Amino acid sequence: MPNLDKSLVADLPMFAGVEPDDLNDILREAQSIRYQKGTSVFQQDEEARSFFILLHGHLRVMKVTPDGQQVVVRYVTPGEIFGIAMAMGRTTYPATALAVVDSLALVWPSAAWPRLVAKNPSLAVNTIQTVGSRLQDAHTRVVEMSTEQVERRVAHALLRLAKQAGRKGEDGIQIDFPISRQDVAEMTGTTLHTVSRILSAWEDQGLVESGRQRISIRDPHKLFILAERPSD
Amino acid sequence: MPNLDKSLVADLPMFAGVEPDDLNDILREAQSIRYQKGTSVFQQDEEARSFFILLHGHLRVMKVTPDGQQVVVRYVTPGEIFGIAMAMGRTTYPATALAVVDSLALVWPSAAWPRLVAKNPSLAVNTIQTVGSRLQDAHTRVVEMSTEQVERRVAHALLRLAKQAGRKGEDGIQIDFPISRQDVAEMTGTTLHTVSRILSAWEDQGLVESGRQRISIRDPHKLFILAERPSD
DNA sequence: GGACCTGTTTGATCTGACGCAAACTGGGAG
DNA sequence: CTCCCAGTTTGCGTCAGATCAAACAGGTCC
Repeated sequence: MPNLDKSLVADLPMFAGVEPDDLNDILREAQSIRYQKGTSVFQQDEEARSFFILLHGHLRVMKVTPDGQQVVVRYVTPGEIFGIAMAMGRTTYPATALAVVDSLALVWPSAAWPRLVAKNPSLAVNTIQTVGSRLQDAHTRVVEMSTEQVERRVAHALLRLAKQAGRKGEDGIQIDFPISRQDVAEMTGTTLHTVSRILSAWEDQGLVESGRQRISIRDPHKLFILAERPSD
Repeated sequence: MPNLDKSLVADLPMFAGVEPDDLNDILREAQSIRYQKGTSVFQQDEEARSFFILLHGHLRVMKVTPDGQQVVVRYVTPGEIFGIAMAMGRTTYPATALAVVDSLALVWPSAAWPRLVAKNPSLAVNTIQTVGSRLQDAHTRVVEMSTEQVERRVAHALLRLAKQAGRKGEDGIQIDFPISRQDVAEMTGTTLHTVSRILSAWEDQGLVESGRQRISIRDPHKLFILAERPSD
């Protein structure tokens, strides 16, 4: 991998506590691969041959039900490790990862994982924290789905997207990858129709400004109130 | 801790790959504590002073929303590690754990965790797998909540309960701790009224047999069909 | 054995969100 | 410049499931 990446990678939480020399050894084993917009990094149920760190771009991770419905599990942001099915004791990927913009990732063979961890226990500790915080997120989402109604869930989803992938423009925070109504629906367990209606209403109130595969939040504070306030 | 527990504990997945001598050291640091039915092991947002392995009994882990609604995150079954907030990089527990029957757990101070893991890297590896499989479960639940309707979700919940805590009787599989309609509702994101109606209907069809805080599944196969079949 | 409490059942009504259908539009391809 | 298509908007009927309300029953305590 090119040298300029190393300085970026060295500061990632995943490599906290890893000695620079060891980090070099680890990085030497990786190759960097580009994924064009719309191509998949891996597919659900496919054998988990590799694990990854995203360097640049954005991925949508999604699960498909037996009857073909899709659910967006999360979006991967640069710096995150993903596809660590093998570390979790699986032999196949539990979901599909799709590049929503041109993306670049470091790729290791899954088989290297046990050796890297044995040599570098910090990796295991950091991985527990990563997986742990994803578990928290998932539980938060379960609670949301159980207790909140659709408008509130969409508000939360947008705020989360803004936090992870928000690009500040003059007129609010823009989500800096293409995202459709359908995508938001699949994040919140509703339909694109309902999302469209909600966004239209918010647009009228000056809360958001959106169009084709594009959403920007004009008034994050008001949206936050809407997301948190017990309905009144 | 009493000797008789050691043989049981040695076979737990959490201690796979740990040398017997090291395991003894680990267990020496634990105390075993009993929790009476109805008492809490720890509370949401409380400082995470300890982590645990359940030896006997059943715990309900739940989250409470700001406006007081409860959601059951999972039930803890003997052999499971729980309350490992600290390993996941948190300082407080993200949920409340309540003994639903008289229970017994091994308890370590959270502060011991880093040392135990440093001495015993297998612990970290096993923890990743444990947390990883909980993450899978949580995602499965998100997908369920997003795509399936209530009856199906309740069916899945019951089958999961039967698997984890089913006691085979002559007339089917009985869930071997007290569980109310309200509890099932909080597991599936619905109301106790709806759960009651569904169970009544199933009772008429001879699928289940239930009463006050008690559910047994008479025909697991039919229930499974109901849970999996695309509605028809 | 009766009172009482907690959990359960069942009915009636209401509504948020879905499903269907159709029209609309921005932006890329040729 | 125009065509075309994927993504979006909007109206309308419907229904699963929530909410409101009330009666009911199994256990436990005295």
